Amino acid sequence: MKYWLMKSEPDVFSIDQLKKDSTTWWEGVRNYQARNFMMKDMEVGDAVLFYHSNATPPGVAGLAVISKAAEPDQLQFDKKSEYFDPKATKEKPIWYCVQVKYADKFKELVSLQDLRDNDKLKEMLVLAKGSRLSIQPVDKKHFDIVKKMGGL
DNA sequence: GCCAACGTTGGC
DNA sequence: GCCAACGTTGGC
Repeated sequence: MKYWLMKSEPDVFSIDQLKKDSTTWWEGVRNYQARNFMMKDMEVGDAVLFYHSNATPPGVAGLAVISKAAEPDQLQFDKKSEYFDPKATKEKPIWYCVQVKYADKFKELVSLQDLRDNDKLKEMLVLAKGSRLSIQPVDKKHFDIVKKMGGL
């Protein structure tokens, strides 16, 4: 079992929305590195830190679980979607997404600053300068610390 | 295959 | 709204 951090803008899709919906397909990822993590490395049951980006403040809002393995992202075929990709076909899809299931909401957001302030988390990718990858692997030891910081 | 120009992400 | 860092595109 592996551990991940997945970024979402709460204005677009928040942890509260995930709690309400229970599950969601992680559509709209248009970055190859992030896609490859979903296609090749994620497995059902993997644990996810649900991160609110472009938020005030940004930070980890709760936990989720990978509930279904990667399937073609339907939005790449939808001409009306901002995620439409003219190069993709049903026979040869380009973009894939996994299904994510709600697990827990932190009592309090663990802010980006909180993560920075913790010496033990120094090596987390999300803290690296210029890190904008929206899906990142996380070490178990880091995952456990953040979970504890979130009161779970 | 190089690399300049452009677009996007995301913290501040 | 700004802008640094990064990814992608396209001309050559």
